[in-house]
Amino acid sequence: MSSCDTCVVRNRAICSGLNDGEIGALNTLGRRRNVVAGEPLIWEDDDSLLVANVIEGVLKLTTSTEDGREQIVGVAYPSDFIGRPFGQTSSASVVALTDARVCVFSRNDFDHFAREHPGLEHKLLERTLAELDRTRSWMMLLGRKNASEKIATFLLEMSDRLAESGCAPVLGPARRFTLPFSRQQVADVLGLTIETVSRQFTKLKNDGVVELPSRREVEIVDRPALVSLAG
Amino acid sequence: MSSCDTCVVRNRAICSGLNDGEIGALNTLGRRRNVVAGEPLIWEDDDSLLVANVIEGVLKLTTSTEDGREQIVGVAYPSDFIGRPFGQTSSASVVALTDARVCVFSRNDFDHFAREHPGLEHKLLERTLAELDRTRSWMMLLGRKNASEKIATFLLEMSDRLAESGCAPVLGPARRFTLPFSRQQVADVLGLTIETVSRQFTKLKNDGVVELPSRREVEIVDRPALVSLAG
DNA sequence: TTGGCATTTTGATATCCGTCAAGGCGGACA
DNA sequence: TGTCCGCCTTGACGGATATCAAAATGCCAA
Repeated sequence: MSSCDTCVVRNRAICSGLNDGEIGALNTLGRRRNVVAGEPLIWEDDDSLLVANVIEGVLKLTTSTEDGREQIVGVAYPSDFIGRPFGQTSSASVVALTDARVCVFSRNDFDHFAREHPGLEHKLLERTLAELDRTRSWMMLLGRKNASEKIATFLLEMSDRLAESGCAPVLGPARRFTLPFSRQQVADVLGLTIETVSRQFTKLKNDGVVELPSRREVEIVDRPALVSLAG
Repeated sequence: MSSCDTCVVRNRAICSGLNDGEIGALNTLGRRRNVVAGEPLIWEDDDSLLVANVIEGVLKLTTSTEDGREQIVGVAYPSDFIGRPFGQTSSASVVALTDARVCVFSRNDFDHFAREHPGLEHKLLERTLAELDRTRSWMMLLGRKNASEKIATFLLEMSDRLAESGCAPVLGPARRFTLPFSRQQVADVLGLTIETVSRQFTKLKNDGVVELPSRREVEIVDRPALVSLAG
């Protein structure tokens, strides 16, 4: 029995474009791997050697300047695909934010398999197009929104994204959730400094818009206010 | 004879994934359309009704906030693909910056045709992955670079992109080129104001890094300096 | 050539956010 | 329970860029 049979993202990941026989073939190419929080999986500008499906956990995609500035350019959740197929190098580093489990393939193996299985390529295409949409809307945030709009938008997005992974039948955005990000990482997502992020969090708390039970936990008290602030 | 036979982007656009017979079939679905500078082709948040290949000219992809702030999230050159296949709505508006010629398809027709022609989907996938890479590197610019780094990076990118479309055998980045953007549009690409863009251009000119023969023309005098400024 | 108008440039001022610095909080571990 | 250390918060300040305003430029049409 292939491990895909019991995979929790079997029907949400790009693998859903394959039938049972094909899944079996793909299964022989991939292997499960655990990644602990903080551990890198892919390095920016390195030869693109592997690609993967995220089974469990959250990972960040980042680009950096030579002088050490960092920008988080994407966040991968369970069922997301990471890595750069059909290309020689990866344009972003991938690092686990939480302990994570992924299903990795050598890029070469994956590329060949994908070219022979249009259903898989189609799923990957749909996913890539959706990711491009999300990325473009994030450009709006980075280029044109101020700090409080950025924070409000970010909290609403987290509330949506972290709810999706729940197994319960569509329960809408989460009212309360645990951030997979440190304050510095929130800053790296939003193109701000850690101090500005901290001040904005404090302001939202003082204004009664959110509660912050602990450093990583957020409870949205006044969602309409947050939506209005997001612009 | 199909109009594809004489198409100048036949071998660079996603159509290069098709053989002559397939091209003929696709040709019956599409039609040429001229778009004058400033004319919109696709509206943000509207039903995604059409997709297209760019044959000639330059178009901008933009997102806007309700209060009128605009961010240019992409630029389409000849052979690029525009529109949102396999989705109900488009996340960006598309407007011609110069007079342009495009090859348009109804999204439905295109979706069906693409699903039956894996070679086409593969080309579209490669293109979308490359665009995602470019978009992510632009996020770094928007989130973490200052005004002079943004302008320098922008000029170098323009120099590369505008050279590619030349027919001459690989001549490298253009030393001199005509911007398809107004100052305001440059600002909308970089997440700056028009005044800041203008001041940065003036500074580069005064420092002998570029010459600005007219509002739209740029000549790169000291490329190494520009590369260094780009960070 | 001239006039008119949009675009761009330049200048003065304001403000948001970054920088620098110190202190506080909380989790991990003994 | 206490201590340590990393992360976070808070404060003071400065600077880069936005904003507001006006002048200059260049392009087009008459």
